[in-house]
Amino acid sequence: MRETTLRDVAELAGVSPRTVSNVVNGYAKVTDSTRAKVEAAIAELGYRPNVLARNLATGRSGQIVVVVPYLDTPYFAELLQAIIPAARKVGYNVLIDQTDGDRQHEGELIGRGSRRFLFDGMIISPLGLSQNDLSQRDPDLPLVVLGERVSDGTFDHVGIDDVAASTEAVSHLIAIGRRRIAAIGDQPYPTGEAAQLRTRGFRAAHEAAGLPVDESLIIGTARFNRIDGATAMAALLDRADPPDAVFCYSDLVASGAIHTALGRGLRVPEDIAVIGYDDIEDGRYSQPTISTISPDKKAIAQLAVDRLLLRIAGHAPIPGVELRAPHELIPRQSTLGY
Amino acid sequence: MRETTLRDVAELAGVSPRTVSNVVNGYAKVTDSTRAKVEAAIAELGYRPNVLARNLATGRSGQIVVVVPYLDTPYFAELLQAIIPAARKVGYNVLIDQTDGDRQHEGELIGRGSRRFLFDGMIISPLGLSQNDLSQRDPDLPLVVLGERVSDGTFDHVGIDDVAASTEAVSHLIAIGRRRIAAIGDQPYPTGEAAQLRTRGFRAAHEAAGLPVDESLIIGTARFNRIDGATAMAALLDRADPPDAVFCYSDLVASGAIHTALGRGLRVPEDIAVIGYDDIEDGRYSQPTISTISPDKKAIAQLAVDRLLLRIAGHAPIPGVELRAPHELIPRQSTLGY
DNA sequence: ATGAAAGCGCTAACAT
DNA sequence: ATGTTAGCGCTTTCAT
Repeated sequence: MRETTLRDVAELAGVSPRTVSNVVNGYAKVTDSTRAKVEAAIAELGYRPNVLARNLATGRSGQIVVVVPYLDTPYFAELLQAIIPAARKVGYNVLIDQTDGDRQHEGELIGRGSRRFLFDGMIISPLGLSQNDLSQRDPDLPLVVLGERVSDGTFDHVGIDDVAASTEAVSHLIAIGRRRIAAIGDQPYPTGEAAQLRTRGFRAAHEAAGLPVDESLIIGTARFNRIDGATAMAALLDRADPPDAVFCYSDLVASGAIHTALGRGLRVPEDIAVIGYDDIEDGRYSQPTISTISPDKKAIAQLAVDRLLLRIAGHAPIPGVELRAPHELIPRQSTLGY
Repeated sequence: MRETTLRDVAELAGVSPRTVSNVVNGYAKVTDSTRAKVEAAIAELGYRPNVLARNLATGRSGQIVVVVPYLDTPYFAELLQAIIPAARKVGYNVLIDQTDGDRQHEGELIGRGSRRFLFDGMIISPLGLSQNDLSQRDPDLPLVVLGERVSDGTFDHVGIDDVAASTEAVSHLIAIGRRRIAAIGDQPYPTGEAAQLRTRGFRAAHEAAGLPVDESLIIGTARFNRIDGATAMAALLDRADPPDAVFCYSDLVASGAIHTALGRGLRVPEDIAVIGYDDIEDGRYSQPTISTISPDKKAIAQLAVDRLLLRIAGHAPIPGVELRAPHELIPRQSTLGY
């Protein structure tokens, strides 16, 4: 049996399709009496508007896509959990894409591909793309970039102040008396800008405290996963002069690092203090609980969605802006011990 | 500037729209020479097919929706991570919806709402819906249900054999010499069928070993989160006769339970052994690592997608089936100690 | 406030 | 193998 269409409703109600459309969308004014007739017909026929047809007619899909490198990384999962309701509240469905941090995949998404028609705008947290790649995107695609990149002025960017946050984290380690502090997660290459900002904060905190930076204590990792943290920590502990504290560039890294330290019989934080970044739920339940930098994920989500809507609506080109969400230092057992 | 359409391409190539469509979709046979002409025109104009128009014309959206209660629950995140590539491989985009386990929200999704047009089929992991609710769904919606429910015969169901898996988990605890075993996560009410299957396995293992079940050691929880595990464990440890092992209905529950035990100075597994369920990544890095039941998530994803495609394609009604994915017992430190 | 009618860009049945 | 053409179901301009 065929789906009932707007035309069927119009016929039954004895009005034109135009009027039914008006009623359904609440557009123009409709007399109470005709509205009642139409609504009765809708109910009787069990009519539901065909979104596909509407999309074609309006040229909009009512969907936005959120692109993250990994869905099963808690930070991104939690961020999505915040973005979805924010988008839905303003009438948008959320499509989700994971890229595995693959540059080519990310590039295809922001390029002028056929999938473009599926979404009205995109929020992307790029990993493999360089600044340059980002500038090569489909110029008509409303775009908001998440994470630690500086915009080239043609798109918007939402993030926390990573340098400030990292400085706070390391200053906290200094404040509890640590002097040989390591950093795990640096990525000294073009696509590692996010990591580099944290390294900058690491240096800034040392400088502010008048402490020298031991460059050999800055450990690079390919990703921000537990395994990276575990491996890096092992390398640090193998040294003749291991650090007494570690600033990890994500909570997952911290989790892996702690795993290694405990496995070697060390006490955290007594022997080695650890602080992470992201404030994922795990960190509140692990043993010990993980001190961290907590980005305001709801604020990030809201800022990103609001800004994207603005871009979708705006016809004239809008200059790109940097939007900063708040963050907070949350000391827990892995630095305080209690 | 207007997007170039299929018609523009046809004109430039000097062929009919029909032929361009054939080339784009690889449908019928096209002469090599005309194909070349068309492809040249496509390249020259930078043509990309309008998916919205195609959707309307075909009546299919090329999207499936996956509905989970919580996106930031690692188990679901990992499952999605498996489903998305499986669906993409067969040409489907994946929409994601989180329901917060809300019965009404879940009900709207499987009902005959307007969003129906946005997806060709649905994979849902219900939490709040009763068997009865599921039967009230839009009969035209191709549906695959994940998790521990028995189908009413009108839809498909993919899961592991929970009773068997739970039996294995508890038998493992018995095998390592534990005799007072608790269970955390029971939900003795209509929507708690998933939990009840695990409780059934808990009993079966006792019976197989000739051990009595201490009913007071079966602790109910509203959800399967860390906080639930932490709270339940506290209650167990407050008893005059605490258990020497705990079967937790999820790894998150186990994580919370271990957190409480360690916090009270107990050793895991020496003083109390803990086994979880789901095999989420956390469990492989926590301290101690968590013994668990590992459902084959890739198999679940593949089975679900394959079956959904079958339903989408099939015009005649197909009887609902029960599909079982493999699972595996993975002993780790929280029961073995090493 | 409502009606008539022309698209939106593609697919696919029908024709050659 | 390719062309012609009638929709898919809705929105929306132009009338009235």
